[in-house]
Amino acid sequence: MIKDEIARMVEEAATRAQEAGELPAIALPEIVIERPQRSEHGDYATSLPLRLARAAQANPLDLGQALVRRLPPSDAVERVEVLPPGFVNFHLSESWLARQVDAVLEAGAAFAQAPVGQGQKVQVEFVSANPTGPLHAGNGRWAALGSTLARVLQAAGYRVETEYYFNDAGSQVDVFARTLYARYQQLFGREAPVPEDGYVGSYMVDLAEQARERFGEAMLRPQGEPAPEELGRFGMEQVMDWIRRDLTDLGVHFDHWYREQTVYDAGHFDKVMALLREKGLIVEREGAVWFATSQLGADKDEVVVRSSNLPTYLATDIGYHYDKFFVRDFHRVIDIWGADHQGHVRPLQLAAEAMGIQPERLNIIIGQLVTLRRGEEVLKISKRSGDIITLREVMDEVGRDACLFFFLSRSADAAIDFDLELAKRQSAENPVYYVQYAHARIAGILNHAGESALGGGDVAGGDTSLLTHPAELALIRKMLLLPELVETIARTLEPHHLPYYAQDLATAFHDFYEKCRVVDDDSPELSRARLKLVAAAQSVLATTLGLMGMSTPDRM
RNA sequence: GUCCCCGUAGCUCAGUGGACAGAGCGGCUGCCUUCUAAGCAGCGGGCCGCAGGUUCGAAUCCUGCCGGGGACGCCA
Repeated sequence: MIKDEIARMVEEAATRAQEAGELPAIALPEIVIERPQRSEHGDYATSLPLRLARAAQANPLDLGQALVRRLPPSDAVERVEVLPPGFVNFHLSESWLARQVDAVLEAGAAFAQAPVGQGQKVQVEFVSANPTGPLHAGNGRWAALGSTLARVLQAAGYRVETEYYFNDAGSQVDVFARTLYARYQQLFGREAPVPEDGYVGSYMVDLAEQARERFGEAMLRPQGEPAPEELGRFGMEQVMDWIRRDLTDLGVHFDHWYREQTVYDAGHFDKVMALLREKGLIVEREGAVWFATSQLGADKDEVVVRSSNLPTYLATDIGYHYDKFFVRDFHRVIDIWGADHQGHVRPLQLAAEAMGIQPERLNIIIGQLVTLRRGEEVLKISKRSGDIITLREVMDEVGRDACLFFFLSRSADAAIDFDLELAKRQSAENPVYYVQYAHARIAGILNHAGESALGGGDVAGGDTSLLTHPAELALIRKMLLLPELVETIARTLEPHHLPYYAQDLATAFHDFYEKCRVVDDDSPELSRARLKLVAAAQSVLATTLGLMGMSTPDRM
């Protein structure tokens, strides 16, 4: 990446200036190359002189000049200038920029790649909603975020695996089974109230009806007897089918589906309990077993085994993370959780540390919640409290691509207030179509060229040195940003920049389109060069949309 | 009470140490005989919640306060 090359040049210049005595032999700060907001400040800039001025006891402008004198030559950089209060600005060579079109075309989707991960094994775990009800809109947010993050990390050179963790054991499973059995019995006229803490959503009635179709009355037990296990299993499998179908239709794929029960079957639970006990972090009190997080700086301990002898969710999760780090050997693990799980972050991090995992290897992204509304009416989202707006309904109303784009556009730190009425009304003028339209327009141009005197899609023949128009260069500059963006997202784990970049890129194309005629029989050489440019732009647009899991229509 | 997130244009949100603060939507005005007008150009719109502090430089970092959301369970 050109940005890295400039950073190397600056570092070399600084070192040489020190050797020449023009810069005191002080420790250099990290070389930061930034992108100026204003185009007259060049393509890249560094404020290194400002940062050095105090320690060097020198005028930043003089330091800048000394730096510039020692800069090694580069055919990518045409002009370097020092501007007050102490910035060094780099202007890229226009002929170098034009040549990058060839490089972009040749690289294809690989153009987005950034050398960050170096083949490290990383896991992204997300959604992981329990199969006790259909996915709701909030789950869709994590699906969009997690799958996009996984694709970006892949492009950044990590070996990525995605995972969905689901409970097929534990108390919620039991509540689910009892609720289903109550609804099932009601279908046969029995007095069977839904449990106090049960799932009151109407989908449980639908499930009960499916169970009746499947089993007839064979699942009925004598009054007062508990729900048959088979009925609960049946219900959960149905729900898992819904979940899998919804995710597939959203375009979200998981490499692994991990059952909670595995943590016990494989012995991970016993293993971590023994591990923590060895470290003196397990205490027994009030009939329960506690993880002594207070010894690690927390303000209270956490129960890991209830007095009923059942392990808690936290205990299972610790075992699950033992599996991630020590059995499956992920170098890095990323968990995406909703803000309602934030209290769970610290205990799990403490457990991971106690197991010897360096904190930076476990990234827990806490995403703020989604509030759904229809105009003024706030809709319930909790599975336990009532009927929910499912992800399926949102996808049907708003459209898959618009849904993904909307969820991705917000930082995970920002709560989303999703107004279905507004989303539906705005879906036709959603920015996602603006981006896709750019892609489709290019497809139209390429088609048109094929039918013109220029002949078929022979894009390879163009001479990119003919690309000199400001709109052409602006488009190329925007294209070159993608690998840098991939690098940034891989570092910050914040994919919400992607939709904004996609819009900027589309704007650069639409602007070019207005100003530069591509297919023009009177100037075939320029036409061929521009065909090459739009083909490259289409490739970058498609790659960007692809990272977000969205479709790339050729026609709209 | 403690902890986490947020507060930026009429609305929804980017920008988290740099050089005159941005986008989309909404409002107003223009532009289709020419590769898709789901497009383009222009106009209007901001004590960046408030008060201190750190810094050559703060929307961005620190402290306090105000407002909104979330968590504090032997639920997950």
